[in-house]
Amino acid sequence: MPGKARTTKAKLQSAAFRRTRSDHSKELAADYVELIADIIDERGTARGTDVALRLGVANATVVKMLKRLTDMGLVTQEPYRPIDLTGEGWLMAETGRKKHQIVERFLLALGVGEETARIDSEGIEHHVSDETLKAMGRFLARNSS
Amino acid sequence: MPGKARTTKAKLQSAAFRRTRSDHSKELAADYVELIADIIDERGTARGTDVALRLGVANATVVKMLKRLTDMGLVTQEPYRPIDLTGEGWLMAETGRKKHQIVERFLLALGVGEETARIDSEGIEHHVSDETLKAMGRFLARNSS
DNA sequence: ATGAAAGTTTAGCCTCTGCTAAATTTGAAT
DNA sequence: ATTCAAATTTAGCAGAGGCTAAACTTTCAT
Repeated sequence: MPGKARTTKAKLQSAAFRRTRSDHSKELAADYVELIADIIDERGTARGTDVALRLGVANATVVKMLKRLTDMGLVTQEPYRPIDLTGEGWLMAETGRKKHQIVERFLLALGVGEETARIDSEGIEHHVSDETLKAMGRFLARNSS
Repeated sequence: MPGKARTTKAKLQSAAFRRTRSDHSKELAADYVELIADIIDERGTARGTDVALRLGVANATVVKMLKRLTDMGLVTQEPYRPIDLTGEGWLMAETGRKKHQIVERFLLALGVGEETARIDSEGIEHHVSDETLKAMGRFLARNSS
């Protein structure tokens, strides 16, 4: 029954693509939140300008995004004040950092150069499932003396 | 000079983020083109409906996207006719397939399950540089008997 | 204490990628 | 040959994520 097989394949495949698409918005949120956490840790306080500068984006874009992040319960802000993360925001940042670190160290262990590891891990990070992350962790355990 | 250091760091980082962002549109184009190639190989001809079904997207969305892909010189189409790839389109599809295959086989070799390997490779594929791809290739050469 | 610089916000615009509903075309069965 | 179902296209909408320019706060020096 080729029709049935076709449908099944399509369903499987579309699920994967759908996941990839839905990842994209979460990805951006995670990037913002992680970056804000980094900035707060570095200088005690995060201003919109810092975020805009590091993300390579206009101030207005950051403002708009922060509104969305506020709605998602990840950041808090009062007008004209620096940005703060909620508990959930910190949690997300922490999770992201761990993930990022594993992926980056994994690429290095695989023999990839520092610069490339840094760049690629940024892109790959958000598409790695827990299962794959675990496999990378095992590899690191085996291959780091 | 902390100000200088800050600026440098911001520039490096923003470049990475900018790359990630600009990747997204290319990514989608690549997904469409690869999928069209697969469908043509499988059934000789690719219709918009097949693409929509497998991508998990509405027909109208496919139509609109095909227009963009046509402008990019990747596909050709006459109204109400099946979709064709240009030479450039086939080239992109072939490149993507090879990349995809390496990433997927790499994940499998790393000990990731089939289902996860399929899904994660779909997401990761577009964020892997040539250098990382080569490193994955080396790993495969070492670890497949 | 005030005025300029730095930072933030608003307003209004754009493109991309999606959607539904309605029109149109094609192709196949009667 | 006609009709009808399936496929395609058009029209119009939405939301995310960008931008610039202009308005508005805050902060800091003088």
